[in-house]
Amino acid sequence: MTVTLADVAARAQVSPATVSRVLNGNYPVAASTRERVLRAVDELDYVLNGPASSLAAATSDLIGVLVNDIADPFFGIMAGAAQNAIGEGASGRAGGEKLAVVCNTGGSPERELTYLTLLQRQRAAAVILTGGSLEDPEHMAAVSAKLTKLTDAGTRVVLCGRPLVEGDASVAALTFDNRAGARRLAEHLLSLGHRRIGYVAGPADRTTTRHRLEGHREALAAAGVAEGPTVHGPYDRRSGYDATLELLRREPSLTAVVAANDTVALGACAALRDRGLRIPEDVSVAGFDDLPFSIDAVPALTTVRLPLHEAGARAGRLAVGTEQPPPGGVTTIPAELLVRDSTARPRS
Amino acid sequence: MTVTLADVAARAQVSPATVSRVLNGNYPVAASTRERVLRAVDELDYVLNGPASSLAAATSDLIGVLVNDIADPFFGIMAGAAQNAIGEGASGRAGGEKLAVVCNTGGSPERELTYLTLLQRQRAAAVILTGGSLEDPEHMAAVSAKLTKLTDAGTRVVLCGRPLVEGDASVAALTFDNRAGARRLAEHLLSLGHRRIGYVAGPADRTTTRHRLEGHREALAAAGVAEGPTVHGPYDRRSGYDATLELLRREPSLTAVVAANDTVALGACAALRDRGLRIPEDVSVAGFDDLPFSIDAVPALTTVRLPLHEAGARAGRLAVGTEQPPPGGVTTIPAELLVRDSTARPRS
DNA sequence: TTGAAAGCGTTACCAA
DNA sequence: TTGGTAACGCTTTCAA
Repeated sequence: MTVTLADVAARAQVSPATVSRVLNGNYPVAASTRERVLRAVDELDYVLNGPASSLAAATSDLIGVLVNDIADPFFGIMAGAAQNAIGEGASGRAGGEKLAVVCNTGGSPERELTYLTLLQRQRAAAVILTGGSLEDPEHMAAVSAKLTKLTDAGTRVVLCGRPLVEGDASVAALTFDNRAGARRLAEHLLSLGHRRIGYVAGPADRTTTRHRLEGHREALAAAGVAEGPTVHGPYDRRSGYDATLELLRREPSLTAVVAANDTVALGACAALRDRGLRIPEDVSVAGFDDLPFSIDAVPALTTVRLPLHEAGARAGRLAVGTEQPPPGGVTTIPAELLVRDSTARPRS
Repeated sequence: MTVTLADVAARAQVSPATVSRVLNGNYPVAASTRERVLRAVDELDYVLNGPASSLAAATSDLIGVLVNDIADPFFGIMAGAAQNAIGEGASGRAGGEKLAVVCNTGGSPERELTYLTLLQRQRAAAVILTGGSLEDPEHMAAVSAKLTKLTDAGTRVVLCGRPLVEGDASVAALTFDNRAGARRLAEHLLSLGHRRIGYVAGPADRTTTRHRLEGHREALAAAGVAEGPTVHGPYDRRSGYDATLELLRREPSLTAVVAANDTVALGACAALRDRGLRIPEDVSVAGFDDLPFSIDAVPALTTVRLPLHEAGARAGRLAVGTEQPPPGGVTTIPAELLVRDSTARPRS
């Protein structure tokens, strides 16, 4: 029924071993032989059996990319960048393609672990975890244990935008300086004269939420400005909408709102519009992340631009490169402030 | 080094066959034995070897979801819905988890085929193709051939929002009525009094682009209204922005713009704002797809709401259900008009 | 209800 | 440079 490597070997009049070598291209094969094999492959329309190959080689060409929310363009950009990097890394000898797949955890710790197990089961070549993690000791320990097992089994692990787990020396990490980003964001608003700033934070138990909030408070404290109201919620649009209304209810005289990320910022803007407030004439809005579309969607948005494309690309490269082992160190990308709201100003 | 099924068997004092039966749960095993095995699995922290399992069983638990643009929330929603459906379908006996993975083709025909091959190589349990397809005969034939091979090999194939390929009876399809949706969209604008309507279309060679454009023209023709200017471009935000500026350049007196999808609509709105035009006071904007965020982002947006959540869910179910074979028929979901712009009106 | 053993399709080592 | 041939770890008849 299904064409196997042996069939190809028979047709090309060579041994299965030779066919394998041609297909993997990691072994010297005479040009004429290679051509004969390739022709047979083509004529028979042969497709390698992945599971068999993985079993024998004790590794697969699967690369898992875990994201918290696949409907959030933030993760879409990260995942896309990682896939591109992986794809270009593989371009070269045929058959060397990796299968970059994104797994949507939905922010659920259980699903995160489930996916990690599933990828472990598949003997994935690499796993890239993106986005902040739940700050629950138990869950972090569980994840850490899983990652250790993965690295022990030869799977490369890359943390992208998520803090390095203690004691995982064999894991490569790429982190964003959320604290500094938040600080500069607040400093920017302060320099514009804002004194009452509301803050729409992410979920209370996420690392990104805490770090950004800390940076925000540092800046306020340094300037001797009292902290404005803060509301927590999921990293989604609706949460931004609701939280902003709540902020305005608590303190109608706010002149600026900081959003936990751009998706949240979109919701915040919608809420302000629905309240009849103009941006940035009435209220300034500032958000994290580099979401191209939202910068345009809300022209006056102040955003801390994190070079995510590069981040994703590097994460992918770390994961794929088989020549070099993952550095096992932490690379921190400094947040870069992008000012788009020259007109933003506090209400006088 | 790594724990195998044999280790578990030894520890539980049973044969490997029994362990396998316990793990797969598809065979009668004495309660006491099962418990003993499960304990051994736990104590040894055993994780099934996916490739070995797939090789022996000639099938894997991988489900591929192909999307055109992972950074577009439209596909994020689809993929998420499919994953949810797959996840809930699997909940039950342990170990029965499917690995739902999304593959980003970036709209590239080559990458689409590459991913299809990669999934074929993995002996994927199912493949879900989402979004419109390239209308190139050669490419369609290639995809069709690949799909046939996949189904022959036992992989379930589901087309979601993409037209059924000729002669693929074993493929399940779920299509959106793009033509009717576009027609009703235009009818809606016409009923509001608009007579000069610009159209920002998708890429010229996509099925969705053509079908939507055809519906649009049908409505105009039926009403005896002359067609306005049309500009083609990719299904992204920037394209919507640029195309809208071009439309206005060609015909400054437009009173409404139809966008190929919501992402494009966001770009269109941005362009109108940058031109100093107000929505919908100066220009009405209408877009396809059901992107929750954009409905809020552009309060006056008229959108044809396609029940994608349900679509994705059903697609997932079709793909996973092992009890029932895929219907092999076409299910068309009627477009449902959602009017959100009671204030939209043509300039007088 | 359980065990024994024959594959499943590749890879990689050892010879030639 | 090529061939022969054990693994690789699991599933699945066939018997018991």
